[in-house]
Amino acid sequence: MGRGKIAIRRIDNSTSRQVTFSKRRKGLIKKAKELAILCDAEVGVTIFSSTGKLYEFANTSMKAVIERYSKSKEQHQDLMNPTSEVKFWQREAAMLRQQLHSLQENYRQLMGEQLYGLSVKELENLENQLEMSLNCVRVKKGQIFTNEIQELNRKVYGTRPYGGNENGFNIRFQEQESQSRLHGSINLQLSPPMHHIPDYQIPATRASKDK
Amino acid sequence: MGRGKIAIRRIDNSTSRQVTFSKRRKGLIKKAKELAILCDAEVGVTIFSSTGKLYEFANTSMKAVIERYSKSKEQHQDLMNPTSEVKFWQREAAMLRQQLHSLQENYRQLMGEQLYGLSVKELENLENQLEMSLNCVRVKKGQIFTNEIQELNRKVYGTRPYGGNENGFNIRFQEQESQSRLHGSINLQLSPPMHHIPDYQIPATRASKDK
DNA sequence: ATCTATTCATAAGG
DNA sequence: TCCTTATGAATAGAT
Repeated sequence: MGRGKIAIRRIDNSTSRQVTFSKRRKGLIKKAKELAILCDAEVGVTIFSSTGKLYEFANTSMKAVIERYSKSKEQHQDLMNPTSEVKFWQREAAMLRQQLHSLQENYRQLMGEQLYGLSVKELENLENQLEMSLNCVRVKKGQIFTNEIQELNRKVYGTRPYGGNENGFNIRFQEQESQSRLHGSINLQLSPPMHHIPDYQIPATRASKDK
Repeated sequence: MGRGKIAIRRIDNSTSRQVTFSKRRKGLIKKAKELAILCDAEVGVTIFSSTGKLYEFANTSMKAVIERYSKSKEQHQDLMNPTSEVKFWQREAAMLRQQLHSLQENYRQLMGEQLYGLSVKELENLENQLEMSLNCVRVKKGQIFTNEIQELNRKVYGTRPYGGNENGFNIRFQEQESQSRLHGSINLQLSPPMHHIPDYQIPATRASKDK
């Protein structure tokens, strides 16, 4: 629905992801309201944005919904005594650490490191993936050049779209920066650093460099 | 939407109320799924029909959603018991989540995704890194081939190190596997799915995977 | 459950 | 964020 169809996968562009999030969140909550009214149901909707912000709807109250849910599931006993809360967060950390571990392994392989132990087939898959990535990057760069050229031509020749030079691949970029940005930017710590924890509050913070 | 518009009020006829409930419940959950995927959000939907039957959706798990919801509310009210251990693990999780996020962003770029917004210089750095990776992978593959050839030669010609064919690059591998191993193996969930957490102890563990 | 005429939601673009 | 518009989706009513 819209000027075009979109595939249901994570939206890369953070701005349009934000816009879509606002629109669809509103839409979802509207639908939830209508369902509750039309069909006399009790409905609760909880949404955490990728930045950790909470949005909610409940035609009765979220507390009521959660209590009814818990009763329905017969697991309202251990809703957070201090011991189980510690356990919860320990598991949370363990799980995140595992995800990090696994992602890091794949990441290193994409960086051409830690290739020991891979089979030929795995190496070939990796090779194919890297070639595809490279292609994407080059296409993207080409797009930027082409756009810049068109922009320049437009400025020089007025609004004529294709004056003189039709693409920018002959332009030489003089900038040099030997260190890859990918090398310096990540500083992983997989172990629990019981000390020196940065002052970082969980919710209401942006979870990534997006935005 | 349909053969006619209906007012948003309780549907009197119980049959059509039931029918509408089924249709709209399905629609709501579909939308919730899409929101979660498109916008990288954690979404929970709880629905009790007028007859008391429970329907639910959560992209992570309802338990995780409820617990995160409760945390979110507690912090707002500052009713949290200053149990420092809980705070510690919350921070730990937050920090890990951040690392995961940051790593994930770089990972996606290495996969040729999420290139929007990168400068030409950044794209070129990425391109160089990918070329270096590709080179490493190819060298590694070449080593494996060479080793295999030497092994074969050794078997055929005894211990003579360089018989007939001196390298293996003419050998064709027939194996095909269209899906990259990198695609299937990672299943990131940035929010806590309380289910199926492998038994993984946290402290007193190796400080990092680097041994 | 299936069909289809309508209305609705929303993607893209200011 | 809000407005506009073209288009694909959801769904009301009928079968």
